[in-house]
Amino acid sequence: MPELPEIETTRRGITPHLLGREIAAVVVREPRLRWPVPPDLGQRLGGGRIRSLDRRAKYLLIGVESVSGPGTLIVHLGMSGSLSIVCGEVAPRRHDHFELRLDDGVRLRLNDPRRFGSVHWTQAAAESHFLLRALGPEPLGPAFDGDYLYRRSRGRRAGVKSFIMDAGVVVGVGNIYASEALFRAGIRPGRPAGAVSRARYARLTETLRATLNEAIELGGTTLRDFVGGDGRPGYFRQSLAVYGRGGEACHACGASLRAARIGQRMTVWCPRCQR
DNA sequence: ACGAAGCCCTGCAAGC
DNA sequence: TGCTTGCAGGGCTTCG
Repeated sequence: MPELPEIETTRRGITPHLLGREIAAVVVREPRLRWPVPPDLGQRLGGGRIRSLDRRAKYLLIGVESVSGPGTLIVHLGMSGSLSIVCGEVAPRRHDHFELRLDDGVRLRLNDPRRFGSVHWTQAAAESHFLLRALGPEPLGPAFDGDYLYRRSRGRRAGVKSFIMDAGVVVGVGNIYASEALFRAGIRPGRPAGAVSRARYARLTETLRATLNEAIELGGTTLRDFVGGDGRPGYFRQSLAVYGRGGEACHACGASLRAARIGQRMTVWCPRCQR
């Protein structure tokens, strides 16, 4: 489900419901996520106050002033996870694994059928957590530009799509937006990353930023059941030029879009527009 | 260091 | 209708 725009949409949607509230209780219905949910989360978080909601890569960082000091709840939605705001007593649905109950009766629910998501709690600096430590720069941040991508890509023979989906290079770029940004930049996804020029990387950073920003503006991409924290679906799906359109006509030139696996992930591109 | 493959898990659609 | 198969928005881990 979620790439960076979907996480950001979720963060913006749930923030007004959480900020400043006290955590009354924690419910863990299914601890077997990508990593086991800590069994003592209830004791650690109970009575704590939510101070901040941030995002790093595809991780949601919930800053909590807990009874034993400040810490961060690190939530990842994996492939199929979603967070929703529930008011009062609402029967849990299948795959509702985790829940924060707030002092005003509102609940934050994590639903994740495939259980690739995770919940961690750390009282150390979040950026030093083992999940976040080795991450590359944010694509919408100042450290990300064409020169950076050009430098990092020298000598790399894997496809440029796999390269920009490598979280050690740049974070938050998943299968949808990698495909879309490469289409907009006119770069063939299978081209070796080390064989892309500096000028074309400059162009790619622009299209990546634009694609991600547009998707955030539209509330993300709803493919099956994604809804932002406010319950509304994302409308970026109508803007997809190549993702999920293998065999169909390119909107720009009419050529038949090609589809193939690159680095295990289905990839679609226009054989005429992308070189 | 890099890159490819395996694996974690459920749901859904397509094909027989 | 019911079964099997393959694929899905991610990413850590292992192996060469």
